[in-house]
Amino acid sequence: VLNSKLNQRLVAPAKTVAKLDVKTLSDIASRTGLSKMTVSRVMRGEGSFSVKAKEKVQKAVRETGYVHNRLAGSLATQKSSLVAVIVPTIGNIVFTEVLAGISQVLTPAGLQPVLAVTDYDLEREDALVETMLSWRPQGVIIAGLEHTPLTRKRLKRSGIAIIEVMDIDGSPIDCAVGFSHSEAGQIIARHFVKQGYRRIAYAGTDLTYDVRAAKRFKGFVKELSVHGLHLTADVMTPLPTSLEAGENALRKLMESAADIDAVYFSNDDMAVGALQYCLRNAIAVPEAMALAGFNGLGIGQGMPIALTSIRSPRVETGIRSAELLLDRLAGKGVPRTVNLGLQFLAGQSS
Amino acid sequence: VLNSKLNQRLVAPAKTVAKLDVKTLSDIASRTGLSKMTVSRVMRGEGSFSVKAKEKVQKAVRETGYVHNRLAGSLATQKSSLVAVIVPTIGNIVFTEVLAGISQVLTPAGLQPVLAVTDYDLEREDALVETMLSWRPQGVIIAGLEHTPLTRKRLKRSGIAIIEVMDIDGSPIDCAVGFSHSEAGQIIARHFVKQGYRRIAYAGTDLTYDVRAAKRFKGFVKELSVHGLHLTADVMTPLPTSLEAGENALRKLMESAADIDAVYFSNDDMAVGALQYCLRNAIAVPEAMALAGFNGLGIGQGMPIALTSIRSPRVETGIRSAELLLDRLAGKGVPRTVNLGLQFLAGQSS
DNA sequence: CTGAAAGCGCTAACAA
DNA sequence: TTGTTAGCGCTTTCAG
Repeated sequence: VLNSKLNQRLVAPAKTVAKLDVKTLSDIASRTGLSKMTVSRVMRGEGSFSVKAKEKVQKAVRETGYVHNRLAGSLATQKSSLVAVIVPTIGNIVFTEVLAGISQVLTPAGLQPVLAVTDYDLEREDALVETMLSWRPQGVIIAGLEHTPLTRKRLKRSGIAIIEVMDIDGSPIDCAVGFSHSEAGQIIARHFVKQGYRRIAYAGTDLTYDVRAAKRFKGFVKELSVHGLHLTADVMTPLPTSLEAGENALRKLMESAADIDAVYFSNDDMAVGALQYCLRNAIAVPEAMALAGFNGLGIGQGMPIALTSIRSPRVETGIRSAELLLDRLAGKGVPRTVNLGLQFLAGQSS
Repeated sequence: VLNSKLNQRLVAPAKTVAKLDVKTLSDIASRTGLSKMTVSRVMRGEGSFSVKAKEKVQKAVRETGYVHNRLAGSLATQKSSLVAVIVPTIGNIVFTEVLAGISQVLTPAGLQPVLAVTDYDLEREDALVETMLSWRPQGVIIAGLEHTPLTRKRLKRSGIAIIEVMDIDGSPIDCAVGFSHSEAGQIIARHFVKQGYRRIAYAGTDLTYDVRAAKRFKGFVKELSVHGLHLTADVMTPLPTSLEAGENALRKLMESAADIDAVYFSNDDMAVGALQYCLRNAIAVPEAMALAGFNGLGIGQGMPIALTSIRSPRVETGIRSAELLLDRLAGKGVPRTVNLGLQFLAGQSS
């Protein structure tokens, strides 16, 4: 019924009539009596041309609605003003903030970021890298240091600027900007130990996919062992992380007989979900259950019981990576690794 | 000091050596002894070619790392597999969810979404539309129905598929997919009235920028007036919305002598910030202060006192808009307006 | 199944 | 200041 209703007012595709079919520089050229080259110069504001020529062209463009064809332009000049940005997800504020930082620097420089999302799938990442490279971008900003050998080869071979972001624990193809996830895990472990927790659990998503979460996990476990402790329990849920995933993970841990007193979550999303669950069900945090996350999101800090977390420099990572990309394009040398550091947020949840 | 430390290990730009300089189809052609055309056919898997030719080409591609040049390909075929997606912000989960829905449909169809962010600036939107059109995309998915006359003209004139999303209160260029913001405002007003609130306030960001928030506001105020009520107070903060903006707005309202009993916020971000503030400061919600937002985000629903809100179909909007785009590309007719509806979430905060 | 020729719309380089 | 020529790397078309 709904369908038939909709069908009644279907609108046909736009007729190819009406719009003056002016599609190329040549059209503007013949319309103004100038040559293609002069029109091209005016369009780009490069080279020299008379005021008269400029006005003629502008008028013609206004009248016809001519839009420059960058496909052809980029092909002719052999460069494309594009910068590929490849991230695992945008379902998480973390990467959108990085992207915001990147745009903030790239756009004023006349470059256009083009986003691709891998969904934490390295095969997909490889395919996306190839697609992106086929647009002949000026550079690539890509999340993480772990890629398939083929992807690394592709990126290296491209000869363009490659900036890896959000992780510095490993060896970059060219240049890495971010922070140490391993260190983040260690900091929370040390904090838990100092606060006297002994029956400690971890809750996160499948570690084979989110490599950076895995690095935090390893740093966490390693630091526990330094203090003679080990993980009492862990829960791994499928991607993506979410408030619900955090809540479910905590419930699972509490239902088990493990008698946990503190949980380290993969990130703030999950930790906040767990914290909300505790608040709703009058589970005393941190007395009955201590919680900690990662990223230092506002939502965790604003909770009645502020979440123990670690602030990651996300926008800064975006900005810095874009700046380094510009340095590279200017032919400058860049550091192999830029550590933007982390900030521990004690909170009250542990 | 830090700087000098970094400078010590600056890495020079990659030498243009090493990589076999194989950049074009012709290179593969001469390497395999085949013609450009045969190589092209194999690369695209189109037309016919022998198994032998295929194997030769694949081997050469593997060895040389040749990457297809879409700039040239798109220019030759006069079509580009690109779809422009233009949104006001990505600092808000709302639009990233729409984008996720779009990618989910477009990617399997062999199309590539290209994102551009306007920051709620119509002049910037116009510039971005022109830039996007210059890449000759197959279509444009753009948030909202309000654009500058020039932008509308550009889009119309482009002759490609144009889908406007996230709003249906107005007349689309071609086809609009989303929901009614005006209706969302009305629903909350009706709810507030029914619950017995009489000293009602609104808190949001500058309405001249976020047109959709303005529509919710108008729907809200209009419905209040139907019930003989008017807004007791309002606070407008600068963009972007955030938890802090919500908290600050609420505090401002409480400090004034207006004696407010309920506040309608521009969106869940702000409302959750305000709710968190109340929880931290033992302000009884909804007894001392009732709160409502918009979007129905998980974070609001998970609060110890669930936020009154309205769930907007964000992923669905993305999916549906992309589907309609595909319909258009297939030459099919499409409805002028698709209303995906809203879902009221009563919560406990009002 | 394969190849040669022509051209997509633009710009670099040179000439006038 | 303006115009001409020769491509950029690919695909379409048509012939073999």
